[in-house]
Amino acid sequence: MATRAGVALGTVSRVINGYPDVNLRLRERVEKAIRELNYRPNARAQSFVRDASPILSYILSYRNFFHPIHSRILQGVEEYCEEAGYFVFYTKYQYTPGTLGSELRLPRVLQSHGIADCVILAGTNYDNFVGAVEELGVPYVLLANNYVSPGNREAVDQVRFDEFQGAYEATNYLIHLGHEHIWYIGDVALPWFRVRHEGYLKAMGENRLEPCAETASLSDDPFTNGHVSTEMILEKKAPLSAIFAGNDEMAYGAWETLRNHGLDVPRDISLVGFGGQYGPLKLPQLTTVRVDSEEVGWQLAKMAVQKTKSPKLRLPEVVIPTTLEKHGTCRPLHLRS
Amino acid sequence: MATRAGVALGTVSRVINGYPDVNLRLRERVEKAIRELNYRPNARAQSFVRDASPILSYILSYRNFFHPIHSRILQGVEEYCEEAGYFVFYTKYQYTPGTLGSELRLPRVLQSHGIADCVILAGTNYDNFVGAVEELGVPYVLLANNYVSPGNREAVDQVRFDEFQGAYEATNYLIHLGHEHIWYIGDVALPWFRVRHEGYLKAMGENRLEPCAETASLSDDPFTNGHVSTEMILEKKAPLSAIFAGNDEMAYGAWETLRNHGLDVPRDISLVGFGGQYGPLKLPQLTTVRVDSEEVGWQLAKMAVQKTKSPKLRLPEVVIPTTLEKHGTCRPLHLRS
DNA sequence: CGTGCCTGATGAACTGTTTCATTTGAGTAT
DNA sequence: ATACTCAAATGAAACAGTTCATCAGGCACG
Repeated sequence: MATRAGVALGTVSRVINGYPDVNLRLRERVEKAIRELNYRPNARAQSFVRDASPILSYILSYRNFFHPIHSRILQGVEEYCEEAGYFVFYTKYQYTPGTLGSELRLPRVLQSHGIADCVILAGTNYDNFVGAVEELGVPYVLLANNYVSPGNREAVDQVRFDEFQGAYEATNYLIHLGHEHIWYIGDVALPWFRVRHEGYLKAMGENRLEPCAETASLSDDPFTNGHVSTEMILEKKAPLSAIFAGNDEMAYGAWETLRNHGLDVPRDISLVGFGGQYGPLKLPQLTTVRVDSEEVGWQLAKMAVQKTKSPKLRLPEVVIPTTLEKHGTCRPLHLRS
Repeated sequence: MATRAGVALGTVSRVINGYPDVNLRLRERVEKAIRELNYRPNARAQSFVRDASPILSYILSYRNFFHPIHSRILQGVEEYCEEAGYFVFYTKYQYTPGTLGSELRLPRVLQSHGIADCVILAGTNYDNFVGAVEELGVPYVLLANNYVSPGNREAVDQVRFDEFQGAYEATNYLIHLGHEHIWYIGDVALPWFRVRHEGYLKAMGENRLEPCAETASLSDDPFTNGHVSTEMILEKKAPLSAIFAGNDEMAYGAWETLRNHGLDVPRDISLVGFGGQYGPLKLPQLTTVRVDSEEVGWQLAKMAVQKTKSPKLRLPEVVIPTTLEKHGTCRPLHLRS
């Protein structure tokens, strides 16, 4: 209790929380006492009595934090929270998509009530888990890109970056450079690769070019997958002048394979990736579709904070555009204006 | 209050917390009621009345989360916490080393009492901040590598990875390959580069080789610094057969510069980095001193949890060894057994 | 049958803050 | 002088658990 020095009591609360109707003299007296005793309010008692705590939880399913996109999203979340006076927990979470929602062993943040006021579901998520969270009544927002939905959930309370548009633009860019034999690589069994593939297909179709894709399901290591997919393309001896890879890691894998076969990028083959998180660190910079992951995180956090304040509100989906970053791994095949 | 269904009361508490001395019949009755009402304990009330919450806070000073080492450390912290039933907040923090400890605007987690039970101070830290935390009486543990200490603090409650040993081994490796003109690059005004430089100096000294280092203070971008430092070395036209870079980013920068000058790695110049966080993603793999960052995080979290339980305890420093990973960017100059 | 002991259950007290109905006191109008 | 109004301050209640001293009841033993 802070009924010290000054002869006040619950008035201290009003001073701390900056309520009006406090006489200036009293306010000063209380503030002086706070300084002198260097009093820090007990956050536990506050959140208990308020039945609220300024805490979000970032739940990352099936991904690691050192995944370049996810560490940056997390960074964006942190930045918004810092501004808004919120805190953020992060947890990894792993579950089997097949389990019934009610049977899931939920992440610990959800096992008690009142640990976090809103959760951000990121990484790859399935309907059983999202449904279970809904069931619990905990406010949540969703990173929609890797959400493998059966399609019956409304597009609200979620943030998404525009993979389709990014892939479409990247493919169009190659087409405008004069490329016709553009191969897409990426396992379309995975929804994010499928969406990128669809953007690619649209651009190819609109230009009456024949799409050719190496979309086999391979290992978990994207670098190796880029490797192997490219080997498979080369073995086919089909015409090839450009590769659009489903992500940067695959693109780097492809690059290595091309080099091993004596093919130069961009002289012989043009190459485009997807992600753009490596910044200047990757030795050879890649032309790529850049995702502004910090912005994604920032918007997720913003939406989550809104939800803590009015949990019933259904917020419209936020779509973050992607941008094509040109870094010299593509070569024009002929002059076109 | 959970005085529902069953006719119990505070006994519910004993059931939930798994105390002994509860009659089996009663216990079952309570558990049934818990399931039926799907009751989740109120974490806020619990932590309030216990005056403790299983929460650590990871405070990252002067660094970003997408920094490859730090996102992995965070990952290790999360892994330990998951096992131990703790939660972890992460916050970035920025301050000026010159400010008096008592004048610092502390990170928000420290502004109230009881938000986190122990804090992990990571990133680059100075004595004013560490002192201020000490002053507050909040238990803390320190990532010691980037701690710029005036030297008067005891080496307790901290974790460190062995930069000196790593640099020493890397340099020795080059020496054993027959290299004599080994240049170190890295701004020794920064303590971590200085320690690595000292490891380098020791190895050179023990082998009666003349150390030659390009240790200028340059920009904030390590890739560019590797670039520029290497340019400076080449301009000198001094003998050069190997470069040991203070970190991987600089090594990649150096590599690019060498390539621009028509020098091949490892044919003409051998190259070693420090960090080893890029794994298989970096196109050309680098021989480097690998830091097991997850282990660092894991140990930090473990120590932090111990401190929450007995804050007075002074735990001895934990040193994580580094390992030299050989990936073909070094060439033997002559045969030595 | 009385006493002591032990297990298991009880319910009151306590935690630090917010909230809100109530009180105080000064000022103003009658 | 009295009544009324309003701003400012007060203090009690409430929050949902944990803890602990106490109590009830059963059992063994003398």
